[in-house]
Amino acid sequence: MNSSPQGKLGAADICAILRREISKGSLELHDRLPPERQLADSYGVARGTIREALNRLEKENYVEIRRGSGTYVTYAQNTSSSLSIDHANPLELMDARFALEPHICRLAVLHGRRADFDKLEELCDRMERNTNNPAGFSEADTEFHRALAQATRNNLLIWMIEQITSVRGQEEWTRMRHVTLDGEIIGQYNSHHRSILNAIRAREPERAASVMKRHLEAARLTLTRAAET
Amino acid sequence: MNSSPQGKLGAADICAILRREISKGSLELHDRLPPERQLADSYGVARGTIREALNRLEKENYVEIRRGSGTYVTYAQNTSSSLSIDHANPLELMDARFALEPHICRLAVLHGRRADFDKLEELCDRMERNTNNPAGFSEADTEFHRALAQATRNNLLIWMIEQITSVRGQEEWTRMRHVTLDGEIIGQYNSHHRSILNAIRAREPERAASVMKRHLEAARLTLTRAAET
DNA sequence: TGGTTTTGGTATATATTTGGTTCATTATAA
DNA sequence: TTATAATGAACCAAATATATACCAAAACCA
Repeated sequence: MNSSPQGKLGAADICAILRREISKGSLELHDRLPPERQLADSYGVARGTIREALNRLEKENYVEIRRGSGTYVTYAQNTSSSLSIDHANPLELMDARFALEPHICRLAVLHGRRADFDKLEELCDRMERNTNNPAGFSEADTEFHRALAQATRNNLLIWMIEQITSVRGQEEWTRMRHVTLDGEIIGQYNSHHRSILNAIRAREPERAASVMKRHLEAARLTLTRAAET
Repeated sequence: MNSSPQGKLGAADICAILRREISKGSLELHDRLPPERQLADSYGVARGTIREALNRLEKENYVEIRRGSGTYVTYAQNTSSSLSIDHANPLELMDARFALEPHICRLAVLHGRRADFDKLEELCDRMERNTNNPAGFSEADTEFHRALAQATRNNLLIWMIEQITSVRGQEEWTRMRHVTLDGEIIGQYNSHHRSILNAIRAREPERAASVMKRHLEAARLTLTRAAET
């Protein structure tokens, strides 16, 4: 319907054609498109029209135009979650947690209810009982951070934390963790978790956030240490 | 063709037909509709009827009519993303941005490269040129925040911002925005964006983050004001 | 290395396309 | 009847398309 049967093609039509070629995969990432003059010829339009279309696609991040070289596909056909998220490395993951979790603490203070805090308390207990059992601790720890997100009552944030905890790289991460997770470090983490919970119960958002930051810094440290091994 | 032979079509019918074409996906985002005269011809109605229908669709944010150019689809049919993210309300969304974007500013300082900053600069220019054009500003604004995420070189964060903006792009959000986006507010936002970029260029992560916080506070204010209307 | 070719970038003048507007007329329903 | 909607035609203004020529960066090749 869109492409008029007899009508001439315009920049918008060229755009639509190429966009679909890329989305469908006939043009893959890093492929080079034919030269502008050749495209113009094969679609029966002026070169200016092609240029207009390519410039629009560049704005949409479908292609990258390189003077003297050519036009290249930059669009990762993906669009859906898995691709970019699964390849996240542990350090990227830590940065994302640095962004999310301190603020989650603040929001937990504002929106959390008794039941949420009780659940956090229960998880703290569980972690402390597992001071000498890295696997058990790790599981409870993950639950703790998830419960923290749930205390915000913000579905978007809950969902993001779930995504983070379900990343494949996380497996690698937890494995690394087990290498360094001895009783001392677990004890340290436990005290962090308690402090966070106390700050939240005391309705002190900034203190909760800053303890969380300290906690993440410690976690990052053990992570980089493990990576050096 | 697809109409009942006896009943004549009115503007409301044309409206419904096109709306369905867009929802169904045969007309995708950024596609250009056939010219009014051609639509009139193919549906067997007068051009005025088509114009009436298109104007209504524009009010519903399904299309954008550009004089001298054509009529373009602006409605993004939701492809993937899980359920919870689609039902996120604007305030949840703001909280998520409050968590992510200030820290993204910090990371942009640490990991961003010249090309990233130049792109941000270009987008600032574009926004300033659109001070009196809410639609144009809005588009550049979204691009700005996406480019900021890209400057972090953190795929996880980039992906999260994409998810957020894909929610933003839809439904009520943009409608609410257009209500409150006047020249004054756009001017204010532009100055925020400049400050953020300057702080990043000056390699001052904390200043960048705090300006971003102020920016988001301002944005939340206009949002709640719009909600009260 | 250095010259040649290819490729995108820019400029200009002209013609065409496209939405915006108006108005007199016709058709239909309340 | 009146009020509303659709029609069809003409004209306007903005944006786009065409055709051509030349420039500059990158790639290529002897």
